[in-house]
Amino acid sequence: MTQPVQTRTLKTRARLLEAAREVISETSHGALRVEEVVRRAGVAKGTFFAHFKDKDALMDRLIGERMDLLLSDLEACPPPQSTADLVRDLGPFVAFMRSERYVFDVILRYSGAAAREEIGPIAATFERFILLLAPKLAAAPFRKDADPAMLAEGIQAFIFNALGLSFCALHSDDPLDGRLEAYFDLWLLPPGGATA
Amino acid sequence: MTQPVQTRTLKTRARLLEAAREVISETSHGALRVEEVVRRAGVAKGTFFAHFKDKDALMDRLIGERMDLLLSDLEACPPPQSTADLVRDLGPFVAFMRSERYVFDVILRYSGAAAREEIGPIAATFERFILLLAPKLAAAPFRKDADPAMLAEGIQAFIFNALGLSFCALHSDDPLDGRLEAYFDLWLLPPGGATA
DNA sequence: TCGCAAAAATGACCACGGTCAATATTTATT
DNA sequence: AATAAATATTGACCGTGGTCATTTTTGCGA
Repeated sequence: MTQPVQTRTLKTRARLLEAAREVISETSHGALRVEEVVRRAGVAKGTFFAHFKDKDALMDRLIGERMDLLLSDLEACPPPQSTADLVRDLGPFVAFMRSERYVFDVILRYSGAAAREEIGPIAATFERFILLLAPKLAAAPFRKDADPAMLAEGIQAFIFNALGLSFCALHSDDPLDGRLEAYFDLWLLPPGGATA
Repeated sequence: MTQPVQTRTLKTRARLLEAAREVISETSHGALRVEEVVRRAGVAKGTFFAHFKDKDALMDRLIGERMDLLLSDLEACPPPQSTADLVRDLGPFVAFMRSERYVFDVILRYSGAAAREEIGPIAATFERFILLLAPKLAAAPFRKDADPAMLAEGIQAFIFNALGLSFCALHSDDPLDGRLEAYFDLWLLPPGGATA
């Protein structure tokens, strides 16, 4: 959990993470069982919990690292020229959050929304998301009367909302991207239609 | 779960619900244990699961009915004259969602965001929330260039976001109402400052 | 009122996340 | 090298949500 001093610690943790990634790649995040992870890693169950506070902490880390990679792709995109561009650029990031209901649940619990004493990987990723998106929004032809960071927070809120609705039986048939773009149009574009 | 035919069924279910309400009033939603509920209701554990798909389904119902009452209060409010009014009117509803982390988690999982096959009480409540809020927003001095239902969905999204942040260690000190009002100002008021 | 089929209730049992006192291993000290 | 202190590992055990074959109760037709 904290600063490991022994190399043995690093090795064990690496084995646990590797085993977990293996299980997930073969099944899914939601199907991961701690017992299966420790079995593959060749350690006792207690060892797992000496390395991770709980199962969620492992998920926080694994999901966080995946999102971080996707964020780097987003970072490499030039500022969007339209809300449709923004929806497209966010695509892979949103797709991963949508890949499994369980993944979305974990992200919700740990996101912005981190709800834990100490900030974890997912919460850190969302901090990065805001920091990274704000300047892009400022450089895009969107409204200029608002703090870019707040605009970015709104984007995040709308993504969660649209994802939530897409998992909901009541709205699961509506296209996610269309819904997102509609929100973004209202949130980011000045009513007059002017770009400044 | 479905149409009960025997009066015995109604009685048992009522006893389970009563026992659950009792436990919650004495402790909290998060502290509720199914075993304690069945003990107080004087039935076997299996009976509980014959009446509720799982523990979450019970919570969905109990939390949903609480939220529904609070929504009725909101319904009785006249249209807000400002975003500050809106924040005030939403107060009790938001306060309940914030009362326990566990409650917020359940609401997230089952809300708009319902994520289950069949629509449950919490999801229904959020449907009602949108339906009820939309005409109020339309009658308020807010932007008129957007579908009121979409504006209401945005309100919901911002409430979730602000609540999530308030549970997060990183932002738990910022005042919730201030944050909400800032979001609402940007979302509901025309940039020009005109009310129509 | 008897028998019988459908509905409801039962409780032993399981799955799985998480705990902790005991043990083993590593590192620091002399 | 011997010993002690710190750190890591172990696995039996527990709490709690959830299952299901079996038993009990109920409603109903003859």
